[in-house]
Amino acid sequence: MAFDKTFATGIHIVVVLSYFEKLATSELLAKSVCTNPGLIRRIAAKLRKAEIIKCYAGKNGGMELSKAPENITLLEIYEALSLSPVLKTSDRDVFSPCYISCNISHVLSGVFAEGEQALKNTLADKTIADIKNKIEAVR
Amino acid sequence: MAFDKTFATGIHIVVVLSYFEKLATSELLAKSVCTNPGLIRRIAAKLRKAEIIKCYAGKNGGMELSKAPENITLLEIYEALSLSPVLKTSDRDVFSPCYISCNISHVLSGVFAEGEQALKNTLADKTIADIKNKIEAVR
DNA sequence: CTTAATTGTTACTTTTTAAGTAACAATTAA
DNA sequence: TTAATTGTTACTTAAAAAGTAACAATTAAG
Repeated sequence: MAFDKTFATGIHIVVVLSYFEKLATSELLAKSVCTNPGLIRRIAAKLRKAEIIKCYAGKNGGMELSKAPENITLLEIYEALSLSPVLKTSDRDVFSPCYISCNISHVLSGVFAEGEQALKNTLADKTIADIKNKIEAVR
Repeated sequence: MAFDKTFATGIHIVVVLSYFEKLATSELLAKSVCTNPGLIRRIAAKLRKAEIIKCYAGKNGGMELSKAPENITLLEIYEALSLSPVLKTSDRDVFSPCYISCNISHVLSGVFAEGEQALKNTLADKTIADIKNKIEAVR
């Protein structure tokens, strides 16, 4: 669908898990997120590889956080989901007689990386506990 | 194609124009960008509405900058192209029995807006003159 | 040991959006 | 009057995320 709700969905999953004492199933998470269990499990697989959550297969299985909400930053989740950079240089051909065409991609990569880093810095400042507090505040 | 080269392409157009003494046609710009004149004109229309460039129809027509490269920031171009926010909240339904589901979108909007602002701040710091200097440096 | 419930993973389809493309009216210079 | 250009629209194509379904592997419990 080319809209990229993945990051928001990943955060949603982690927040729901932070409210659970016990294991939550992909079925239950899918209810809260309003999607299907398959998508939850696909995203959960990445969170698991980044050691943000733990998943248990089998009867009475499910998922839980691997650490306290205070210790999970949005940046960790962002990185875990290996999202593509928010600003993208073009992948078009280069018009070799034009040195702007030849060099602009490389230059823009650097500039865009700075922007991406600024974005990541704000994400590094926010934890799941912060998100929970904000949710409680508007409750 | 859902990849969003628009911003990079817009910058590319402006940089090429900054090298021209006279008017550049969409035909010429399309060569440097490696795309077709129609796409150039579609993007140019937005740059024109933001008063970054001026366009002249008719024989011997073309495009030029409306101001010096030192006075055009990447943020202006970014805003001119009305790109969608880099971080997006979900547009899925809300599962009303779950207050996380009910409230998380609003909370994330605020957090994501902070990130977007940080990104924009880095773009506000960069002018087309800066980009030209970097291109010259690697030439 | 068998059954049931769960994750892990893959494959396929659908939807959305940017990009590619073409066409043509309007404009303007010569 | 002609030719070259932009402005704009409509249509098609391509790419990527999301939706969906299916099933093997795993595990708990009887």
